[in-house]
Amino acid sequence: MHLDQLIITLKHRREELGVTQEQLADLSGVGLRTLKALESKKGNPTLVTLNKLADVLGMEVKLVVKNIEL
Amino acid sequence: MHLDQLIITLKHRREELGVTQEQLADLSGVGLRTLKALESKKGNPTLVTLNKLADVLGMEVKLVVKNIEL
DNA sequence: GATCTAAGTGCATTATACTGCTCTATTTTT
DNA sequence: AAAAATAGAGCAGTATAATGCACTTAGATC
Repeated sequence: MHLDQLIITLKHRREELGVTQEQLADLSGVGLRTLKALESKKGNPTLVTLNKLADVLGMEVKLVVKNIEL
Repeated sequence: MHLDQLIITLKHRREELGVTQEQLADLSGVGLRTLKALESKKGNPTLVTLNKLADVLGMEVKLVVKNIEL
């Protein structure tokens, strides 16, 4: 999963749930400014920040061995 | 996947492959000091840093919807 | 037990992620 | 098309991730 794609996935999930950036920011404890920048400028969040957002969206960050045969 | 566990997974994978911190640092382009701190003090890496390390170890960072029924 | 190798730590510097505030742009609703 | 809601951007300050260097610790090898 490419990093840009990962951020796009996060954004899509948020929209899917009908949650606004402001709501997600409030619920996750991540600054609204940070979230806005992340979703637009394709930022470089820390693991903690990403996890806070993922939590609220019912998602999780995983680190897995790549599977050659798909 | 809890964040601490994620870091532990990374470390185990490195050891599994018989790669030293120094080798991983060189191969990934991540500073040795950074890697050492990460593996010991349970740091908070950026997504880019984590991805660099994962790449070399044949792993990938994923963001997925949590599965209720396991 | 001395030597070598790999891992962990303290200190200082640099780069940048995080944040709020304000403003603009875009999208949606009425 | 005006109004309201949502998203994006500029600016500036704070916190901290990333880094190198030097030193210490732990384990293995001789």
